[in-house]
Amino acid sequence: MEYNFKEIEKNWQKFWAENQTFKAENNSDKPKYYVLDMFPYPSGAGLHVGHPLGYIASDIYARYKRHKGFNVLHPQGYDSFGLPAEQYAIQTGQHPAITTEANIATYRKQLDQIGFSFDWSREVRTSDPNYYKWTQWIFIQLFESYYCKDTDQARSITELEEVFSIEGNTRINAACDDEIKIFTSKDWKNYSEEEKQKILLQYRLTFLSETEVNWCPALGTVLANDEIVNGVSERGGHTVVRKKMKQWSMRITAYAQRLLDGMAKIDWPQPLKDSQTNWIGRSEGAMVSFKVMSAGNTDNKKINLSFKEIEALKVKRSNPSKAEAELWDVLRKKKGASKFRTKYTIGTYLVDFVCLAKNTIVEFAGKEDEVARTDYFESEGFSVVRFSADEVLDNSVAVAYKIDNALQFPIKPKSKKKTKISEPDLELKIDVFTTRPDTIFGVSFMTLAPEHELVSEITTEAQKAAVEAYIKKTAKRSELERMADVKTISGVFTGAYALHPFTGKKVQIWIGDYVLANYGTGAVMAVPCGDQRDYDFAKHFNIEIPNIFEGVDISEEANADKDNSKIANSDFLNGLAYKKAMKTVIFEIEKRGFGYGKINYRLRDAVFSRQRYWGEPFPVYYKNGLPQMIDVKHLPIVLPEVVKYLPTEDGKPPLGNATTWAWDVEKNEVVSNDLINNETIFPLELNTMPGWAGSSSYFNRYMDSENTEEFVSKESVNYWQDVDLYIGGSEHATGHLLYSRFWQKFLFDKGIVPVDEYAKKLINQGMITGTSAFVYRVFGNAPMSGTAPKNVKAVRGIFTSNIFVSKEISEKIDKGTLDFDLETEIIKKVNDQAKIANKKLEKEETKFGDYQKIDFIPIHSDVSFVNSSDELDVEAFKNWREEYKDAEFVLEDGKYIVGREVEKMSKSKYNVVNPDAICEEYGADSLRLFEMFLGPLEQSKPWKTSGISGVYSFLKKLWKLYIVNDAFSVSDEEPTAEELKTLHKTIKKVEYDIANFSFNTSVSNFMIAVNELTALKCNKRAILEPLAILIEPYAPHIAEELWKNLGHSESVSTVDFPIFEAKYLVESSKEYPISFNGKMRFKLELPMDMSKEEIEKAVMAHEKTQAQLDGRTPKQVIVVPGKIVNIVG
RNA sequence: GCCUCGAUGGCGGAACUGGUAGACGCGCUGGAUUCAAAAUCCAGUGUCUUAGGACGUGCGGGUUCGAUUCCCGCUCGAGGUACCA
Repeated sequence: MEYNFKEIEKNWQKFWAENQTFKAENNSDKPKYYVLDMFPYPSGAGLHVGHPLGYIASDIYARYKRHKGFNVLHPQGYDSFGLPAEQYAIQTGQHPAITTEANIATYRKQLDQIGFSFDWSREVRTSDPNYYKWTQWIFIQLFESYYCKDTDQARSITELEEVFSIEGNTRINAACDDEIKIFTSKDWKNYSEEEKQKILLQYRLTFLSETEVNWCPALGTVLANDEIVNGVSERGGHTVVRKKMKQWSMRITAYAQRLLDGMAKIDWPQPLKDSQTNWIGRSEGAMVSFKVMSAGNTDNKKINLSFKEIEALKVKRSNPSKAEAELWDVLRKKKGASKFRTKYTIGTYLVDFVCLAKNTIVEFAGKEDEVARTDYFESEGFSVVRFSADEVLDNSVAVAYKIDNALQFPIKPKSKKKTKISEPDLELKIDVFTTRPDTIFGVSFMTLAPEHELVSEITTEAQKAAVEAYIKKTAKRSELERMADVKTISGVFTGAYALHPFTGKKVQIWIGDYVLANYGTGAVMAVPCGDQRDYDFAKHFNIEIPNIFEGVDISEEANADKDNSKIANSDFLNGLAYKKAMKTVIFEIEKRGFGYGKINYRLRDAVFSRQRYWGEPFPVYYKNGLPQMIDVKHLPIVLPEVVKYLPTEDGKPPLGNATTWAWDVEKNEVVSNDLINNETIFPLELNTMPGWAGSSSYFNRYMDSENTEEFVSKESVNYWQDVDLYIGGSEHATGHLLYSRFWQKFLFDKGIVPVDEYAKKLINQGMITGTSAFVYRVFGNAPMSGTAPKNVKAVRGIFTSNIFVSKEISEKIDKGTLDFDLETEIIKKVNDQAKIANKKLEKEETKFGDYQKIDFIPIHSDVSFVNSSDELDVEAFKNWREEYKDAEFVLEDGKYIVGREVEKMSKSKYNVVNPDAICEEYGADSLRLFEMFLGPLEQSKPWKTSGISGVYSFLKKLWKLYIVNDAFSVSDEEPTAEELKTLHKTIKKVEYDIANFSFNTSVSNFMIAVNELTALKCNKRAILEPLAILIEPYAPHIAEELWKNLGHSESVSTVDFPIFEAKYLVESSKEYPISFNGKMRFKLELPMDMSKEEIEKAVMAHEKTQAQLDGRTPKQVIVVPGKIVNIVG
């Protein structure tokens, strides 16, 4: 009775499908466990061996958890919107839905034949209207929300409207656009509906904004950064320009801090967390204003406290009185716009506490100059609340209440703008954000982006020409070029000076294109001694480089080590280390009022519009150019049919080709564009959503995927909660995995999901690399001079021949060690081909010459033409493509040997191996075991099928254990101690390995177990029955078949996992390694219950010990009972 | 540049918490079976060697009775990221 995997696997796959063996219930007494794979994009190429790697791992885990009594949710689906199908549609006219459907069918077939325990009843496809209905629904939820920074959560936009109608937006602390107009409740009430909508749009979590994009006119589309190589499009090499476009954005920046904080509670790989942290890019620093020196005006009005006063302040701040401490306790907890600062200067007065955003001062009563203070504060628009020390100490609750009241209803501040405008000096200011305010005394110049708005205002007459020329030059360079060019140092002095806010020194203002207008404030304070880029700039233009580091030599380069250097030449910062200096200087900056400490995030709001066809349509129509949401009860808004999938001729997205794409607000349906009247029928949005839209919350939808009434029901989501184990590639680190965390937090805020992190544990499976094959194509190089045929003006320098040389020959050409005769022969062939090629050329075309040198270029060959000895099937290669039909091969020893290199497995490298052939030849169980056996799950590893025979013969050996005389048979005899030991050793190891995702070692251990049981000739049910269960997660088909043959009628998949019993592993003796100075020299078997002393005695008495010692007396003998003996001396 | 991960036989890899380096598999060598092959089974397989041993986990140090494992300093490779001020 042979192990017939074909029949076994086919039968069980059918059984599982028919019996819905792996369907998960949404309510169960069992504890839940949710195992998820990152769902695949169904490409036309089908699955390759890299895909199943993660799926097999998660399947093993899911199956193991079923044996451990869990109700396991293990779903699968397709991320089926995407570019390749659209590209294919553009080329062939085939509707992407049709190609996608066909690709999914292939994927499904391939997945099924590997025997995964997916619950297919929950399958989702992001391109299915029944699914994207919910993607549209979430979009609407985002639109209907704003982010409240005071409560740190998303809230309904209607709440915001209420606030606006009560008090305007002066005090609202919400995430919003940068440029917000301040208005009062009265203003709000007077605004038209349209104006109100425009304002609300600036607060919504998804909003329209002008975004700069990489526009490729030739392709009529926007490109991602990585689609651009060297300033041109990767596909086609077309020019790319920066273009402003009105697009949907998602206010992910509102969640920056929570996305950072959330990482503490999830068990995700550190490198992945690091790249998210990096992406969010939190930096602490300060915003500092530098006043621009107007001609002839050097007097800067800053408040100068004496050094003594400052010191006194610091002391006071660190030793507050009891009442002060109490009050500060009340105030310090206030966050966001209600944040209070202590010991702050307003004008020339030092106040106890101030909330700057709400213009409220809290002070202790009884100060000498109270009246004057109040006058001044109120004139500056502050309201003042005073308490006596007793009041605070007696009843801090009442005090807190009073303060809250004051914050809520401040006296109407005199418009700040007014005061500013009335100020006599219309001084210009340059704001910079710096992460190193501690080095501010090292500032010797400033650099503005050439586009900076102040450049034209501050440039002096003398410098005007130079500056204008430079701006013109810069305008020609794309931002990408500017970023890529690190070496060129360029810039121009504007002739203007800023005033150093601390020292009052004149600081030159330059412009330079290394400063980008879009980053930060578009200006930097340059500290050449502490920043290499500034250093190079200063050196290049001969600008002073003051040193503000204690004992650091900066004659050659800037000081890069911030942690180990102390500040010098910096007034009150002298002698301080980095962290202390940071705190001190921010305190000073705030106190003196020319800046404030600020936390900056690199994270930008996520652009959510794509000018594509094959994506989710927005549930949005436009009324007077303003976006309107379609009521959720009319969802889904289904993707319209179009005649072609390209952008329209006037540059609109592909949906602009749709003729039935207008919204009728009366009938509530999509109608013909001809009917648009902008009264009841309006145009619909033409963009579609990006790839990450459909994948940002699919894990929640799996919990209740058949629900047509809700995104996910409360019962389901409360039962399943979150993903317990999520497996997928690390390439999604900052795309899918960051955006989906953002959506989850949003859904959590809205009470739709119960947890704000959706995956407790995440594992990145490593990439499977392919082994590419290279052939070496010869080209003729450097034609002989003077050989141009008559009447030919010029000769082409290079001729690409159709001659391919074997690997070794290519190496010899490279080294110049090629045999002279062979070289002459190849050169002759090349020239013969060149002559033939010349005949085909038009007369006036440049001709190929007579070449005297040859060189080669490696070209990828399809790996399927190459056998295991790297020998190329030349006929197959010739038939591969038309251009190789007449290829000639120069062989070595009668063979054409290809070069091999390990690279990422990719269709374009022709090194893709798909799992079908392996399933065919060895079966799914072999494939599953083999992929796990390759090595640790997380590591990337090359795909080589050479080891597959090992796991295949293992399965055959396993099968044989259950066979006696060519028939299935097991004995009911009692197992021996040795057999039980093998079994329990294996149970222990396998459980340990699964817990640690170390699947490669469990496969090894199965092999060891089977080898041992074979040696013991074990055929006992008591051993073989548990063994079948143990192996089921890894090789489910054979396990089911064995289980059935053992006499069971039910599937093995939910049978209890065998229980490990330590008693079978207890040993009575131990083979001690006896080492001398840490090196093992021989082994000695001794009873386990021997004491330390007895062991030492026995070892010392041994003849080999004496031989090793050779008469010496050991200095020390280390005995670790049960482990080792080490003799030193 | 910065961040992260890694480096062990011919190859993939193993080694619990510092305790026998190279498990398991591939490949290779020899043998059995066979007319032969496939399949299967048995034995061997880190390097050097004077056959007793000696040396060996990228390199150089350190801690320790003992280091692939811990610490310090490098080298090389992979992935991510970037004039982010």
